[in-house]
Amino acid sequence: MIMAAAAVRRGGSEAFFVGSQIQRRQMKIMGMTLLSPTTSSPLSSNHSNFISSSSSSSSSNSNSNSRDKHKNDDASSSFRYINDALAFFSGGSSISSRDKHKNDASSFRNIDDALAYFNHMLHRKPRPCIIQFNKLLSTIVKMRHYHDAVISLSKQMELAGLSPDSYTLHMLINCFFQLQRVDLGFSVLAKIIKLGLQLTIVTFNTLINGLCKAGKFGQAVELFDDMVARGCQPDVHTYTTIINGLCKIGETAAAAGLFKKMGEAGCQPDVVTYSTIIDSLCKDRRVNEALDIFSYMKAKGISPNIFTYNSLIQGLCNFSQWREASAMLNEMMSLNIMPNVVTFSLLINIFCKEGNVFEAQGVLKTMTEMGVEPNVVTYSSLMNGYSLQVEVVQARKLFDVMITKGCKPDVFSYNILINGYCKAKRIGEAKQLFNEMIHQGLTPDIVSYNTLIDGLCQLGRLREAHDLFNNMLANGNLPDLCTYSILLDGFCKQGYLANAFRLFRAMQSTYLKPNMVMYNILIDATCKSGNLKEARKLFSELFVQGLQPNVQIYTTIINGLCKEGLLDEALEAFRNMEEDGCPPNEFSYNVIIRGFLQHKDESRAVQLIGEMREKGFVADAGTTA
DNA sequence: ACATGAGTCT
Repeated sequence: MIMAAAAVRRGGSEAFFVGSQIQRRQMKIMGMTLLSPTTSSPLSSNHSNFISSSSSSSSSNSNSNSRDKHKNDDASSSFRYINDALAFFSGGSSISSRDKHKNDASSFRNIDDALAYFNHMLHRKPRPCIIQFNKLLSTIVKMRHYHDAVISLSKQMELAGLSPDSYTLHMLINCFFQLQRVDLGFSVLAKIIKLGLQLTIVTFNTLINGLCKAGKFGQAVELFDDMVARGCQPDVHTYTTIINGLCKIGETAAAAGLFKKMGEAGCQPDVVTYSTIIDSLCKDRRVNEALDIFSYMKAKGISPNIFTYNSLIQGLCNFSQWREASAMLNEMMSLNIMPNVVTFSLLINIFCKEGNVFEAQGVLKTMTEMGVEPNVVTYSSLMNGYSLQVEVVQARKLFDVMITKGCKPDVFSYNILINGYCKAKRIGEAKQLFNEMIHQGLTPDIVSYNTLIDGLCQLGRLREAHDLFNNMLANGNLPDLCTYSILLDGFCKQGYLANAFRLFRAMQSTYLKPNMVMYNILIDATCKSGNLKEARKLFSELFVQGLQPNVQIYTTIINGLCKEGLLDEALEAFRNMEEDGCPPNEFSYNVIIRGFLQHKDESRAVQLIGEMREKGFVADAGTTA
């Protein structure tokens, strides 16, 4: 009965290219050509429908995506495929040695070397031309984190009587936008005009990109329309930049629309456009559609690059499709595109999230052998792996190794380590790191606060958690949904349900809308307090808020029903999960089986255990015991 | 113009 409301179905998610009949027919033809042995990857079959406009096929597509999330490989061999793929190549020569030191401007080991070289150039007689300076500045821009340095260098250049050209000024616009100084970015535009330099498509593209990066997407679109109105034709960069912006704010349908439009305007999408869309689809959990676009672009004669492959490898890994991910890796390497630091880092991250730090260490070793230098992301990912395993000592060791290797920890690295100490219940050291990071000139962000607040809540130190919450507000950080969830859970776990509900209602009067995690916390708490009536009320409230129950919510409710001995209703809810688009996971099975066992209904428990094994799920200790 | 890492719930 409680599930009646759940019959409200999620509308089928829109296929990427809505209403594009012509493209659909093309795709079918391409699909067949791609099956030829030379061009086919093991991945190119069975991913139809991405360009379909029919709602039935698109909704079945999105469902099949979520079904695919089931582990399709034996857990222990999950990572073997990928490591095998890497091992095949790691025996050979190292990747980067031959590409290093291509030209002297890009061979600086760090910012200090670059700055020293700048001074050398500035005082050399005769002075090198602006192009030489531009080269150096663009190298510094690529180092990231030094945009302010570029700005100050350009000032020095001007003071020394060296006039900037368009390239210099575009770079400056970039730097200002990176520093979120939109106003100063536009002041450079004024300067371009004052100097009488041409406003080119590059100028517009630079500004549009900068606005997107600074989160001013509305203004970016305005400028886009403005340049069209001025008779300046957008090029593939312009379109791709806007498409990327749309993807990043979750407007995938609009991105698809623009993609179609650019084709109609005679501007052909290139590898960057396709990679942008593929990445967005992967992040949207629409991997099958991403694979379709991947086939489609290849059929169009556009060669995927390292970005394309990295996005797809990550997308496939997130669906536990290890075999397919390693096939992708192999395909990439067979095209002589070698994995880079991003590829390795994402693999390490995925392995760590799966709880397999050992394999992740292996990847670090492999990449080092292949001559790819780990970066702060690589180290942080592995640190996170240790943290999640409550091996904070190992995480700390790696943190120190990273520093020794000249790799500066950033806010992410600190947050990860703080979380490691919190999970290990070593809150003192966590606080210490929090202070250390400030001392290092880094600013704690909302995640830093949330992590520490959660650490305190987990220890039942709600008073201190609340103090930190206030501290956070005082430092100008607005609480987000996560903050509230953490506090909500803290209250609930300590039995302060009334406080939890008060906080929940208070939050609803802010700009924040409650999400599934919060309902899950509250439903769980009310069930555990024996108030099933209130839990049902919350469950129906969820729909009013426009939310769709997910696996966790179902599992929580099933758990609650089992606790009350309402086994038939629990099973009914369990059976409804599949058709409601969130098939039960390992956790759900364990919960319901435990319920049946606790109420001595062994025959139904045994049946479910069989079913669970069939799906490749593992019964946990509490279930089998 | 495109790709990697952190925090909440069963």
